[in-house]
Amino acid sequence: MASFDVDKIAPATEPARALAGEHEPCQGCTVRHLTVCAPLADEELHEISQIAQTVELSPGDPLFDEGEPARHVFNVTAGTLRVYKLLADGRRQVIGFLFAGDFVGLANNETYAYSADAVTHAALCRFPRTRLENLLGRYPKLQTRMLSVASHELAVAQEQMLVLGRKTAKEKIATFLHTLSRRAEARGQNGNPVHVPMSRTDIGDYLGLTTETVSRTFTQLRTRGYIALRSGGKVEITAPESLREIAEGL
Amino acid sequence: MASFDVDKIAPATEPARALAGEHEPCQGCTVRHLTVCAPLADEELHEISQIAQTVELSPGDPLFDEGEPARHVFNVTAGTLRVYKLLADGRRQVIGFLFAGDFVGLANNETYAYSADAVTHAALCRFPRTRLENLLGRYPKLQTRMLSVASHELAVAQEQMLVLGRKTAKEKIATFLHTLSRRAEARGQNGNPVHVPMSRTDIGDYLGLTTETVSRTFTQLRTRGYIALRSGGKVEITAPESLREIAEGL
DNA sequence: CGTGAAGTTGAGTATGCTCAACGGTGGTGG
DNA sequence: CCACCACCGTTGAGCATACTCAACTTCACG
Repeated sequence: MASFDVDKIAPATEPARALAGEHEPCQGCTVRHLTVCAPLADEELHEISQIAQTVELSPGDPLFDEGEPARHVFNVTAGTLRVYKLLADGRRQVIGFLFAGDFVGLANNETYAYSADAVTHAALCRFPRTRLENLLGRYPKLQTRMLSVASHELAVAQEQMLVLGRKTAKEKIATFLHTLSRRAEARGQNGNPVHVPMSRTDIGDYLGLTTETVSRTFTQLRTRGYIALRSGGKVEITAPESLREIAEGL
Repeated sequence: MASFDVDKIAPATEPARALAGEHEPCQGCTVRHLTVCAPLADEELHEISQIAQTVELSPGDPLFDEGEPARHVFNVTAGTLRVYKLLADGRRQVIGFLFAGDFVGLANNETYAYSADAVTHAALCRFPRTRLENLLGRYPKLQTRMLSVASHELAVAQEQMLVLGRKTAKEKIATFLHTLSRRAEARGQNGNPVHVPMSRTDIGDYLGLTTETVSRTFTQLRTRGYIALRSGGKVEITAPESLREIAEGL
């Protein structure tokens, strides 16, 4: 994971600070194989480099807010983001967490349908939407990849509906930890112990639970020997197979 | 709404019966403007006609099951379908309901990630996946449309996460009726009274509630004057603005 | 009409929420 | 350097929303 220079953190009035593009930022991109950019050839990568800018965020910094004109799309290159929707009275539903390689900002309207902000220090690669759409027209491989990313996200969202609508608190937390572990492995990180950078409140708002219930359920899973809480927000899954069975409702 | 000849209903062993393609079935398609086929020119429509087949389903007939090889994609031309996922012990989460114009079967794996079956008599237009993907490569407009459909579905799924995770039973039912009404209008049907063809159990499995709670909540909305239950599964929304406010959590 | 499925209503309960207190921890400033 | 403070996490007690189990009604279809 990259480290961040705190001096570069943007003030509140300009939360998503775009750094000047390097000469060929995309050529050296360490997470390219995970992103929508994966299928691009050198020539095409050069072109996409021209329209890419880097954005860095501090914990809590907004990337964009629901309802805002959707001018950019992003690739996460480091850190953790949270994507969420709000009700008028402040109830929050976290739609998902984003890690290195994840794509964000796909909107079918002219405005974002959700808000996104930083959980940890994070870095993203930013593309103006209109210019990327122009590239999509010329690079069918990129469009195919976008469709693939969108259908994958759709499948993930549908799986989460099953979690939210039909699983118990215990099953929800077990599913969450299992999925987080699998995603860490998919991007080449350690899946066990798994890094859990978000707060109990974030997890609750993701799973349709309160912080108290999340905390109690962690405790329950811990005292029953399925997991162990390590320092630095790490969770060791001590009985992976049993945890998976709980997650599946068995 | 089209009526269906019960004699054409497929037996249990061949639930999704494909009828012989007509000469130019797509030319006369009454819901084309709603579907992924909307942007196609006559020439292209002719070509997609060649690979299209018609499927008719009786209430309860499966279209496909989760885990089955994803050989086809479909456009709904008439009737109502339900799409759902199951847990091992039988708990069911309905992912969505499909009406005329809706697209179904997008899969990023080789298998379907959910099951789909008929709520009412229904008709669909079926395309072999590999042959449609071939067309996608040659008709960028079609691919763009597919991406647009996928991002729209993603936005709908994310909205449903908010419903499942953070709304009360009353808000869920109000949201459900409001959305159903809007969708009916979007395909040129009457949004009020709105046709509600699915059972209380289906609605419960869609909203993360039991049938009893769905029934009680309908009664509550009825006695308080927000809705009236009409014959033939129609619901009249007697106080649309108030219902919308309940749906928004106000 | 008879029958079975779907819907409604009631009574009691449990899962997860609310309100509250307390402990740990990391950041900040005296 | 350490004391303070705010935030996060944990735990407890009581409660409410929605669930379970059950009976009864309505409706569609023979």
